Amino acid sequence: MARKTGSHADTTRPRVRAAALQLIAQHGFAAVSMRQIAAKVGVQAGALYNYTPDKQTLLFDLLHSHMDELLTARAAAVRQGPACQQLEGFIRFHIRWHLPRGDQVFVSYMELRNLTPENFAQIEQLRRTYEDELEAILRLGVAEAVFVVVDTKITTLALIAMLTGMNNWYRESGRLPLALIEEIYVDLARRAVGVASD
Amino acid sequence: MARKTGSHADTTRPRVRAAALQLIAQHGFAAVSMRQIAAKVGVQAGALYNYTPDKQTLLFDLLHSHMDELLTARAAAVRQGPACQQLEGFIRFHIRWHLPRGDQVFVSYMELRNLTPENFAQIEQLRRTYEDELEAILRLGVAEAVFVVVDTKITTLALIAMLTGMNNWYRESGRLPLALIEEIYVDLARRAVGVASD
DNA sequence: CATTTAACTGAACAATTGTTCATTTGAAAA
DNA sequence: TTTTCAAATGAACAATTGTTCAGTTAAATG
Repeated sequence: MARKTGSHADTTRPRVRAAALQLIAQHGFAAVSMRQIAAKVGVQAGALYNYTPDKQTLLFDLLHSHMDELLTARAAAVRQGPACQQLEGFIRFHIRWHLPRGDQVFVSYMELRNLTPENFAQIEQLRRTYEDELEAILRLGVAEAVFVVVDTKITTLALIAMLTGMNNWYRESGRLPLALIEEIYVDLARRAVGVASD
Repeated sequence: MARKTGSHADTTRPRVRAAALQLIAQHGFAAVSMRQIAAKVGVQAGALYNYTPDKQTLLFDLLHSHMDELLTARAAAVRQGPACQQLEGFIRFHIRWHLPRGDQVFVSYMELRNLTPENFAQIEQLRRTYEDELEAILRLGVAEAVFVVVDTKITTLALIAMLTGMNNWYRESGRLPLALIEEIYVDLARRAVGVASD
C-alpha cells in the first residue's frame, strides 16, 4: 500500500494538527510520539513529515495559529465605548472564545517550555499583545476615573489568570449554565477594578 | 567504584527529590530521564532506585508532599475572626507560601496529567481540601452579610486561579516590591467579593 | 487512454528510554 | 581490627524515539 484512497494534503494536514493537539493536551508534548499521532490520523509516521519538518515545528505551528486566531478574533470584536462597557466586552469575548477551545488553550499554556527560545519569544510576544488589549481598557478606565486600580499591569495579569483558569474546571455538563458563569465573572472583574455593581 | 565517600541515604534522598523537581519544572516530567536526574545528583541511574520504586512514584511523591506541606502550613495559620479578616489572611498566606516555591507549584499544576488515575485522585482530593478553606471563608462572609457572592464555588476557583497565576510572572527582581503586590491582591480579592475598599 | 506527481508505505538508523541486578565499595558496629 | 551491610556502580535488556528515504500507489493532468 501507499497512497490511500481519497487522500489529500488538504484533508490530511488538518487531521494531523487535530490529532497532535488532542494527544498533546492529554499526555503532554514530550510524552506523545510521532507514531501515536500518525496512528490517530491513520497513517504511518513517515507521512507526517509531508506536513511538518519536525516535531518541534508541529508544536510551534499549533501554538502560533492559536494565538493568531485569538488576535484575529479579538481584532474583529467591538472595541469602543466607555471603559466599563469595554471591560465587560473583553470578559465576554475571552470566555466565549476560550471555553470552547479546551485543548488549544491547555496546550498553549502547558507547552511553552517545550518551544525553542526563538519560538518561545514569538509566542510570548503575541500573548503580550493580547494582554495589552485588556491593559489598555484598564488605563482608559483609570483615565475616565471610573476604575480604581493601583497598577494596571498587575491587575491585567490577575484578571487574565482568573479568566484562563476557567478552562481548568469548566465542563459543559457542569452545575451552572454558561450564561450565569459569564455574569459572575463580569461581576467579579467589574468589582475588582472598583466599579460599583448594579 | 561503588559507594561514594560520605554517601548517605539521608543525604542523597533529598538531593534526588530536589534534582527531579528542578528538572521536571524546566523540561516536563516526560522529557526528563532518570539518567538526567541521576547526573544532577552525581550518581548513576541505577542508584535512584534505592529511593523510588519507579519514575511515576517519584513524581507522585513530589506532588503529594507539596500538598501535604501546604495543608500543614495552612492548618498552622490563624483562621479565626470575621470573614473579611480571614479572607485577607488567606490571600497573604497563599502568596507567601506559594511564591517562594516556584518549581514545586509549577510542577504540581503541570504534571497532574502524568499521574496514574489513582495517584491523581489522591492529589485532587488534597487540592480540594485547600480550596474548601477559601470557600468556607466566602460562605462565612455571605452569612455575615458582608460579602456579595453569587456562587461561592465559582468565586473560590476564580480567586485561586488569580492567586496561583502570580507564579507565572512574579520575579523577585521585578518592578514592584512583594509587599505592594500583596496589597494589590488583597484589594482585588476584597473588592471582588463585594467588600468596599478602605 | 497514458503520464505525471503528490501522498503515503515500510524498513532502517542510531540514540535513548526505564528498569534490573550481580558486583563492589566504604562507613559503621563489633 | 574484622565483620557487616547500606549505598553505590556499570553493564545489560528490550522497547521506543525522531527522522530519513527508496519505493509504491492512486489521483490529477493531458
